[in-house]
Amino acid sequence: MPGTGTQKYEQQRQTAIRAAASVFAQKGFHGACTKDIAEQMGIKQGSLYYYFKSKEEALSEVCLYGIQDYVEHMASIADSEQSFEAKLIATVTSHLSSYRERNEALKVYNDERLYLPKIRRRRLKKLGSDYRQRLESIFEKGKESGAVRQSVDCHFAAQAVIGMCNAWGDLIVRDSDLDLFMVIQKCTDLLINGFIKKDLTR
Amino acid sequence: MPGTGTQKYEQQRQTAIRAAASVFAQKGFHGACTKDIAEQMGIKQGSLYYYFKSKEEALSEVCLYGIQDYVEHMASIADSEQSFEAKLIATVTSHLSSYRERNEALKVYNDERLYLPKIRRRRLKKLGSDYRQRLESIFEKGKESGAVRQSVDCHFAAQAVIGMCNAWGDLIVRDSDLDLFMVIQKCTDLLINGFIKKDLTR
Amino acid sequence: MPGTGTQKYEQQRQTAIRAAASVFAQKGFHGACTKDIAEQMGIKQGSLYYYFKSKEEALSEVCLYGIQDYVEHMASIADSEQSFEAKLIATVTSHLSSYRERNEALKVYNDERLYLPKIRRRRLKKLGSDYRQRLESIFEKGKESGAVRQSVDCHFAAQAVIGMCNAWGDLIVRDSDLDLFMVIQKCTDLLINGFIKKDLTR
Amino acid sequence: MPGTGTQKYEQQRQTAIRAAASVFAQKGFHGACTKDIAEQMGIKQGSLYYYFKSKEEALSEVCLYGIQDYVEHMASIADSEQSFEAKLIATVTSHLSSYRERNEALKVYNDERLYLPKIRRRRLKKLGSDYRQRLESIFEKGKESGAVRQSVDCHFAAQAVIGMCNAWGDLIVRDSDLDLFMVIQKCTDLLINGFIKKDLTR
DNA sequence: AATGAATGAGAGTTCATTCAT
DNA sequence: TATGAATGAACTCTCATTCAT
Repeated sequence: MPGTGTQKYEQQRQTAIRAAASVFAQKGFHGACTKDIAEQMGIKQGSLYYYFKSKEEALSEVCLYGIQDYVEHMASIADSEQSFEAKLIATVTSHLSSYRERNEALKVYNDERLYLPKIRRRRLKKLGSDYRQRLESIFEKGKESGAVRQSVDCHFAAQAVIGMCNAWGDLIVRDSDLDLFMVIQKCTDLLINGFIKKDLTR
Repeated sequence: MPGTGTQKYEQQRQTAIRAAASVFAQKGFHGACTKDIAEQMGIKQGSLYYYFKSKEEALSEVCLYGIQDYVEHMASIADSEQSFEAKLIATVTSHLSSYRERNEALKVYNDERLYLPKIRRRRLKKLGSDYRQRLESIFEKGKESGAVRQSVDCHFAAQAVIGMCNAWGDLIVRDSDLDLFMVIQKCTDLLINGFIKKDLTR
Repeated sequence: MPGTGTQKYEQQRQTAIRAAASVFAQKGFHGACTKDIAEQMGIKQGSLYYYFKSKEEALSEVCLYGIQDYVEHMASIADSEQSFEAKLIATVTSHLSSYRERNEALKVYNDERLYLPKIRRRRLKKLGSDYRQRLESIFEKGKESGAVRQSVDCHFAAQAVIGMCNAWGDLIVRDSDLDLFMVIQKCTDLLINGFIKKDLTR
Repeated sequence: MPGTGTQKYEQQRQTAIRAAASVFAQKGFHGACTKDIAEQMGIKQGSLYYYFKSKEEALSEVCLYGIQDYVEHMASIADSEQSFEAKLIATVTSHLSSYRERNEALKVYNDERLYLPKIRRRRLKKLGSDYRQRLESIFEKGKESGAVRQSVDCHFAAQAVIGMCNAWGDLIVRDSDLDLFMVIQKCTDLLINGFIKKDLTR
């Protein structure tokens, strides 16, 4: 409400969001304090409230920032005309890459969003379930096209992909030496082939 | 200071650990307060310190309680003489069942253990990597026996199994209506077969 | 909620209410700080919250304490079988004496109660209008008995008595040297006779 | 610093004073914030300091504005050549009308002036006691002329008139539907005649 | 074995005020 | 004449922790 959308204001607000993301990711929402966030961006504690009405709003903004364009990305993947396998690879790539780029914000979305009051969570919830549904529909089309086994439960499958990506995302954020592309490749391999060798001679 | 090992004392301490687990799981370590824990077990805030020297110690105990015998369980699985598939199923079953039994404690271990100071985390870390190593060795033996594809990275595989189990564990704890056995079955199916239909005619 | 109604607890709570009354009376609700209140009763700031859930609750309690038994007193005056004049004197005496006894609490009720949120004000409002209505009924009976002039508007009269008593109450609280009985006597004289000399010879 | 007497400046300063009066009246000095005042006059918080050196100065100006010409008005009443009754009516009329016109400023003077430091209060105090003394002298002349009963204490009487007017003033400000002229008439009737019926036949 | 009472440190938040622009 | 941005002090409130009883 304060800055009339000045350039400087919006710019600083972005800085604030990223600073908050970083601090929340490291210490958790309740473990973090606004002073840390302020210091991270080089202003004093009180000044933070020029950009956020409350610590909670900060969390809310961070979460939104964390998933927003990765949800959008999913939309374009789901709508594209590729094979199931290509879409799955694209999804995993997009999901895990987000962890490297948006870095801490996505982690915060995963780990801390539940601390937001229901009202604040609504928009996030919508985005989250959009994402899952789009992923589900990819699996459904995969079954139709014969690429995916008929016994696969699409809802379960979507959840599983998301779950695994998030688990690896955590590791990626925590250990910046991890080779992102290797993780992507191995994850998709697992999802596509499983671990077991198929006996193709019989 | 404590009633050194009275039966009642040890009994109450267990209650305290479970109460702490429940509260930490719901509100996170920093979001929870000792009063909540005390109330959960029907005593007053101050009395809690008869069972824990500090809130931190409570977290430590909860984490330990959360993984302890699920790690032990893994040991017996790894040492057993079963096929790779059987071991994998046993692992997933054990891991996910733990979430139902020990319930919140395991979730707390996963989500909150990082808030412990390093010294307190040592024992936990050891247990955790024991677990992962045993799981890795299962995969290695699987490769030797020809059950697992040669291209599989055992370290990655173990991490992936753990990650997926934890992701589902979270959902299991949050939604007590989820059918545990269905989840177990679908997870193992995914891990074994992947999602893709193999063309066995060629 | 904390003390189970222990004697010590209730006693300290009374001390707290009186301390709050004193501080609010002097600095106003918003101008006062909880530290002042705590210091006044010889405890530390944080400890105050053992007795009040919030500063607002403190104000609420002070207001209640301020009028409670002066409203009750009014009930017994209104129900008594005295002449109008006697009742009026009793009312003024009770009202102004309250300022000396309950001292600051009544002043706080008058000056600060409007800062309470509506929900908290309900009970107070009820008590306040009970008081006014009882006073009105005294005037009505006075008119019936012929003691009070027919042209007097009872609602207005009650309001006026209350207003004047409060105005003097303020002065009484501020200046402890003021002779209470003189004020009472002069107020009732004014209310009964007005300032004008009646020409009784015509 | 100020635009020393530009027309626009003086005009805006008046607006500022009235805005401050309005906000202080509603929320009290300590409960109000400079942002509220600024918003009320359609400027931004920081800009307020172009018109006031401090919040305290704002209060000071509001108080002055609140009583200034109502005190002057009293001077002309006291000096006029009317009967006691006429002067009393004029006083009450002037006092209560001020509440309608200057509205919140007078209320602020009454309720908040004590929060000013002594130095700032000096001028106000002088004006206030001028007012009371003039009113006292009206009563004294009333006694000399035989209009007022000899038993009346002039100091007390002045205080009582002021107190009652302020009490009603509060109600007038709070409830804008109140009929001002009715209140004036009933107040003067009370002050002149009291509530009691005089038995003129004996 | 448990509690009531207190504490002190620290948190989030508000706000009067300043100042370059 | 007015604003955007920032500050720092103060304030309310929470909470882990202690200890006499």
